[in-house]
Amino acid sequence: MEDYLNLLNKGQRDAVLYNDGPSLVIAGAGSGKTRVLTYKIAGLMQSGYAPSSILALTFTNKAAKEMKDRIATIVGEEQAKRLWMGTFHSIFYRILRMEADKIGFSESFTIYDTSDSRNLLKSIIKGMKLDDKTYNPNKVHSRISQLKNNLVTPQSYMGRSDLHETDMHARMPAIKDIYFAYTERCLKAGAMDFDDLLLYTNILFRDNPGTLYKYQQIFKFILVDEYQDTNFAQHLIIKKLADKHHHICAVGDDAQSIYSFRGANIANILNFKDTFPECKLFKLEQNYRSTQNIVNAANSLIDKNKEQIKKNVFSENDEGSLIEIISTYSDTDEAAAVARRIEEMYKGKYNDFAILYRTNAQSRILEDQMRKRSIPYKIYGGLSFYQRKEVKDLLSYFRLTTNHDDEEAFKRIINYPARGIGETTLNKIADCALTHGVSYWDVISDTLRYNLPVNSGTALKLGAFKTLIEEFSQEAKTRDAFAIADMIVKRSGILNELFQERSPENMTRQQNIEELLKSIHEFCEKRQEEDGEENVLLTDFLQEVSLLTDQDTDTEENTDVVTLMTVHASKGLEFKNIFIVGMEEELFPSNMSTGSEDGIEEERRLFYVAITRAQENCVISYAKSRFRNGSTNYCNPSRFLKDIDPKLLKLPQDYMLSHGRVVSPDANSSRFEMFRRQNPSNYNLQVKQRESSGGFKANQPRFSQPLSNRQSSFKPLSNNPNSISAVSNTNFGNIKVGTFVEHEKFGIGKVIELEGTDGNCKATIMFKNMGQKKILLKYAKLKVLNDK
DNA sequence: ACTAATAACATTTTT
DNA sequence: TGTTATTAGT
Repeated sequence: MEDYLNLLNKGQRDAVLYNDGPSLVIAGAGSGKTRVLTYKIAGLMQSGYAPSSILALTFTNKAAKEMKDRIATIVGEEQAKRLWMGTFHSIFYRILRMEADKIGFSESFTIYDTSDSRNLLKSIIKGMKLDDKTYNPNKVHSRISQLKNNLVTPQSYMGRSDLHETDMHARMPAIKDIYFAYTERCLKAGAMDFDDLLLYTNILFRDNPGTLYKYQQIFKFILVDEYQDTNFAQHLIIKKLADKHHHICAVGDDAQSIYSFRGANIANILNFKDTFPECKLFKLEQNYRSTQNIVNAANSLIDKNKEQIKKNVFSENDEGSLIEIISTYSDTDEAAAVARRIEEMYKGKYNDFAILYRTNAQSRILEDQMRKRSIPYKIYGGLSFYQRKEVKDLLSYFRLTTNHDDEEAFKRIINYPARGIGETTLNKIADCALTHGVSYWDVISDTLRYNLPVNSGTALKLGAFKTLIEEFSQEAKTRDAFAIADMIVKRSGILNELFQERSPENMTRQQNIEELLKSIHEFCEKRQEEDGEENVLLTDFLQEVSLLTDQDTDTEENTDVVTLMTVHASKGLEFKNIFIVGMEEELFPSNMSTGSEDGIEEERRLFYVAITRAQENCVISYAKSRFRNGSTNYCNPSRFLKDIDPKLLKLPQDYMLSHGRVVSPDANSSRFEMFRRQNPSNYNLQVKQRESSGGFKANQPRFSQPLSNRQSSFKPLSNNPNSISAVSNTNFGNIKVGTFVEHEKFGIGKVIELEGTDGNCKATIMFKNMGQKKILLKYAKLKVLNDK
């Protein structure tokens, strides 16, 4: 263990060894920040700190897991797993559950994800009869999020005239009321959103000095990674917890602060020494990752920012090659040029390449070109596994099972799979719940007491649903998570629903459900082995999974593919060769950020992050025209290109650096391009035809995500076309009692009763998998099965 | 109650 | 352009 110090440079060593008081470690890009953190934690354990007395906070589960693994190799797994290591949200979720009674929640409270929050806000805004254009749910949500991050509760909102003013100015005077209602509804539903985890932690510590004291005692040493990305709520939690012993170490890089749109406050790191005046400052300035040219280019760029901690990042690696700039006429050309360049630079490993872009929308066009050249690739981001409909549906069952009051989960599954409880009924329940101030579940639990105006048939269906969920939760008390999950999938009807049709959509859904079940199984086994828990409960799994993102699921490491992702997603990663595409005004910097100097500086930091991902080569490209939001726009190269020392750039011929504008036509322009410029409207058609006949399917890489729109255009396969005759809407003659029919949704069934005639003929059909249903022949697309 | 059609809309997103 | 949410029609 002693010899690890030899693996560190002077700055790293000093940072690792100083443990007497607060310290701030400013770690430049690629300077071995993780190494310092891991050795520091390992060192603390060696010098007598129990692992359970160390709190280490990160921003991603992935970062936490990686660090834990690395520490485990030094001190052993037994010790490492006792550390309090995780994201802010997951650690304080754990604590909040243990202390739930002190803040008016039940210990089984659930987490609303972003879309849950938005749905709830939408229904509140609707309920208040406000215009959802002025009160755009997204805007309202980010406003509320901002308030929570700054620890403004609905109560404290009352006395803040400055906030009212802001709302008036934004022409949203009702924000206050919406915020109030939202908080109420979350409380009723026994749910917290992501921001609440931090807000309520602060409230817990504020109102319960004893509890705060307890955790101050527990956490004898606190470390925080990526401190530049903390918001005020997180900053204050840390401040409170460290208040007793001042054993705190914050690590970060102000130059890499790129999440201010989510409430991160760069001032937290810039003013850290004001919070802890006796704080020691360490700077890690040697970059081990990149060539000198890349480091110097990045330095010259970030130098243009005013707000920053002075530092001198340097590299002793090779000088390396210049930053290459590629200019093209169109976005399609750009993607093609990048793909071509990758092929040229390819030396046997696609893993060495990453393409970074500002917005996810840019990925598709790159994807097309990669397919064309049959370069294997993988896209990070897009819709996460946990946001897929079928996964969310199943998770909603879990949520409602563990917390009956969870309103958003309730709404999702009350009629999924279809059980004849439609919009009308749901609206009645919602009204009823609102007027009586109770949860949806309370209403259906006692429809008489709350005067729910439904007929006996509906009441019966509601009762059946209630019983179903209650059975699940009864079982969930004793049996393990996997058993319950398996039972829910089968008994809820989800499985039947998915096995109705053999459509490609359903196939992937089945796979996703299976994958989720598999992960539950693995989770249970892991917990059993690690903690010796006899029964891993569903609540345990939910606690884990509610805060998990796609990035956390293990990626097959031994696949050799080019990585495509947003710049944001690339933070913390490194690649031999980096391509940064779409380096244009309006796009990078984004036109949403150009309004303020702060916005521009953040975009510049974002570009800094992108460049510093590269170890050896960095290629930057821009197009002069780009298809965006349905129309072609002409664009200029990004202002940030001028911020890089021109000596470090290899510029295209047509780039006039002195003016920073495109003044001369591209010498390489093809005839096709000239044509396109004159006929921009015809261009798309041409491209489309070219691509659709291009046969990209043949070389489809194994690990790329299928393009969703293409996949959904496939038609479901019918089982045996020859044996089926379609029934026209006017003739039901061939349907009799005893006839076997196939319904699009419900599958195969036998007609057991017929009533009415012609236009409103109803059939009662016993379906194989779905049970008995009444079907209006006029609307149902039934197929009569002749043989059988 | 469900599907098809149309209108409206678009950053980044560790949790 | 692509997606998503509401609406109209069967």
